[in-house]
Amino acid sequence: MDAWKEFEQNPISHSAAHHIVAIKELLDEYGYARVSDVARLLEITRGSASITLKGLKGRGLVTEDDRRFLGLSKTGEHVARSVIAKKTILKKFFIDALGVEEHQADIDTCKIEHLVSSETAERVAQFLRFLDSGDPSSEHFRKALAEFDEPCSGDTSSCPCCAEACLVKELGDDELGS
Amino acid sequence: MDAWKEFEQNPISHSAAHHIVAIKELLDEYGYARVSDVARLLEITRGSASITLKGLKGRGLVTEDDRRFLGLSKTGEHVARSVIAKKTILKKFFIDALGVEEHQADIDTCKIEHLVSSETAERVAQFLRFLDSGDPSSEHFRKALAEFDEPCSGDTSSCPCCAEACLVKELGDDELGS
DNA sequence: CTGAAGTGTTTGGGATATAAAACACTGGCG
DNA sequence: CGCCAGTGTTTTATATCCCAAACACTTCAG
Repeated sequence: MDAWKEFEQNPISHSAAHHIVAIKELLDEYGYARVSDVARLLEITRGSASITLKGLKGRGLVTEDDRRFLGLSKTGEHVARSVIAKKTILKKFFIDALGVEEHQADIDTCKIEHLVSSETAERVAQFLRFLDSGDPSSEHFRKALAEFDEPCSGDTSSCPCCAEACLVKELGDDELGS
Repeated sequence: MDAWKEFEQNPISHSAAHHIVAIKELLDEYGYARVSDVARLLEITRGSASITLKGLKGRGLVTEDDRRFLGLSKTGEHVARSVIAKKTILKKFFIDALGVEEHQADIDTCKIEHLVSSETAERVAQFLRFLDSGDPSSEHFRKALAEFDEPCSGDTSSCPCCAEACLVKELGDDELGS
């Protein structure tokens, strides 16, 4: 009677999320998805894709018909839509609200899309809805933010960028992996 | 003459980032950090911590004195400060700007703190500085955002929350792992 | 039909991340 | 002094993720 424990914890890894989203994108774009197509899209070998997809099939997220065409189960479809929605929301937020350059926004979004909680994603979406609502205060805000270019004061007590100290200046491009 | 390649790519994994930050926190709080202390803080076994830290010592991020007390090299210190700054900025952003509940903000922050680029983190910090700047438009914005409670319209063409469709509604709490 | 191209799987290997357990060292208490 | 708790390492094992390479199967052009 402890089956719910294993069932409840359905952690989808970064890799699994990408495989599932790849299948959805292939289905939407070409109408079919095979192991090789997923591998090509993700730029990994067929062998790797085969093994990962075997696991996803075993977990009931990915389906396969008699001609080896892949599909998504109801759960898999849900995961795909969830991840894609988060990706879309975050990218829009980075670019439209924060003014991050598109390429960098893509990189950041890809890394965190499957990690952000639904609650937080919905908050970001709410934020974007407000920004686009046409409410005068959001318009003013947009303009003022775009013009605002004050660097961090460096004063620990007043610097709002972080509580510890003005550490932002030290943020190098020490790209932290995975 | 290709040494720069291996040298240039210094990807710090999620795990490595946590180990390094743990050392910094222990040093700040207790004045020393040993393998066991790190393991306790991260709630992993001494064995696991020992092996991970061996790797970090080998990569020149973590130091160890003759009495087995751990420290951080200049690079390690830099990584620690960078990750902590990102963590601080993101958490503040989630809570102050988005209104995410603190516990959830902690979870989300922990997952993405080491993944967000310096560029994006700095943009978020800039955003926070503006919010706290006292600029009237930011004050108005704050208030209006707090009161704004319009759900997603569900209309694909006008819904700002995502370009594809109003997928946010489908965001379940299917916690995606790692 | 035959061979080449494409597809899917398996095998063997490497890397990371973690645990459990066994082992060795250290330091203090009685 | 001797023992035990605490500490650090190594070994053995699991799990994910990936690649390269070999193998088997299918399909299609000629």
